Amino acid sequence: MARMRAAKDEEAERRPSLVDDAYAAMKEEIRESRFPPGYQASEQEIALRLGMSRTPVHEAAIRLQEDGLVRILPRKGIVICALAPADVREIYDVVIAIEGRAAALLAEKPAAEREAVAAELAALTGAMAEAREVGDLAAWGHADEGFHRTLVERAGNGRMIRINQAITDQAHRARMLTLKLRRELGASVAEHERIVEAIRMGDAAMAQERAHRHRARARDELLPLLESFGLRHL
Amino acid sequence: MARMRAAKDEEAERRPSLVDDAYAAMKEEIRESRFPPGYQASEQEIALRLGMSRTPVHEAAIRLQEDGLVRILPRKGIVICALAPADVREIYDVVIAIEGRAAALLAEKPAAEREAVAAELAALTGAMAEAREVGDLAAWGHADEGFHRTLVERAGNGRMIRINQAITDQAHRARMLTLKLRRELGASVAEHERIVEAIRMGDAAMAQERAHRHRARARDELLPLLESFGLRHL
DNA sequence: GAGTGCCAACTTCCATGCAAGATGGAGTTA
DNA sequence: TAACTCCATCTTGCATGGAAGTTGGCACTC
Repeated sequence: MARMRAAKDEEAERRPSLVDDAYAAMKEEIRESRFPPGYQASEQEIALRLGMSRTPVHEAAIRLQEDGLVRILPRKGIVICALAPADVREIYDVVIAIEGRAAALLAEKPAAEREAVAAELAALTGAMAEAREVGDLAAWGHADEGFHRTLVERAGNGRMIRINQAITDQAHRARMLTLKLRRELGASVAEHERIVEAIRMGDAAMAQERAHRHRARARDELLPLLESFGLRHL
Repeated sequence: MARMRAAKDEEAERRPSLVDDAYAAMKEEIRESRFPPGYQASEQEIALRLGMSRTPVHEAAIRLQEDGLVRILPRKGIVICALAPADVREIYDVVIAIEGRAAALLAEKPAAEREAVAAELAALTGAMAEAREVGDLAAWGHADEGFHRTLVERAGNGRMIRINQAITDQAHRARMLTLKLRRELGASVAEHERIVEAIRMGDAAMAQERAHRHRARARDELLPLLESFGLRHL
């Protein structure tokens, strides 16, 4: 009878603790700018709002600090990290490194697997093109995000997935902002198609190069915009 | 008078808290395999050993879990993460991504800066060659580690440096083990020289490619060794 | 002997208390 | 008015206790 829970023993799916709740809630508030960047909150205040004591909030803050989303100032409070253009540049370089390698790894997989992933990525690219046709910016952003996440996740490297998740979370606010500024939605669709093509052909070097160029192009278009807007942070 | 501490206000250099102490101590014990992989420790026991209460140990454990060095099993304890060959492979892929990008970034810097970094890296490569001549394996490992760390640090991307630090910490035990198994010390020296040459020439694509190949070659030599030894973990 | 249930011991989770560092403003002095 | 000191108040760092989950082994049954 106890055999029925064999999977649980290995996979350890546990119900979330208060710390997990606090972590998720705070992350969500930061993502949605309910806690604006630069805002300094006290653990007590957050604990009160979430209906728990300071301890789980404090421990969640440690994890968020490790993720680079907040900074804990000893005996002063928690500040939400702001994103300067220099930070966005750093983030882009990490993404270029990770996605480039992920694309190469995908291209090195056996043909059948490659084809399955390529189909999945092509579907997301198709959704982007469609969203662009009808002018649905939110749908475009969703599909674009899905494409990039899938690219990394299907490479099957847990550590890369984790790094990608953390860096994507950091960039989320900037992404929301820049989504509205974009003028080159068509270019992204075309570049995605070329990345998928390289993966499908099994050309790792080309896949990496194209993923790299795609992100570098986006960076070179967005960073001047951010700087011209004089955005010191967010 | 208060002006004297102006630097401190910005730079926030604080004396380490007990949490920092616990974090450093536990990390060190893991690195040196004093806590062997798979070992399950209780927070109480560690707290006792470090002469503090459970709280700072618990918070340090959260950070170590975020770093991927331990896993916290709810209501069971802290287990030291073991490294399977699959993990080593994952780590190599991350390193390939990060160091490849770092090498490219270095090659894109202005000539003067490039030259300074190249000189620094060349010196470390020289130290490796020298250590190899006299058969000093520890010195060789030290210089090699310095080369790879410098490669990433001089690229000047704080997030990359952080990722590299975390992943290097994870790999430390495996590195210590495989250092003794290595037969190809000369190949590494030659490959390092060629990476430095590409940086010096300002050829980003070549620098990335050479950094990539260097790590891929090392991986392909070490992984079969690990697997043939039947090392399921460490 | 094999299987089952139960309990005592051990573990973390979380709340809370106390101490100490940081801060901002009132009051003092020149 | 400008600058300085002091203190009330706010903040977290850390210790500790109670609650609840987990485990391993002992006794009991068949």
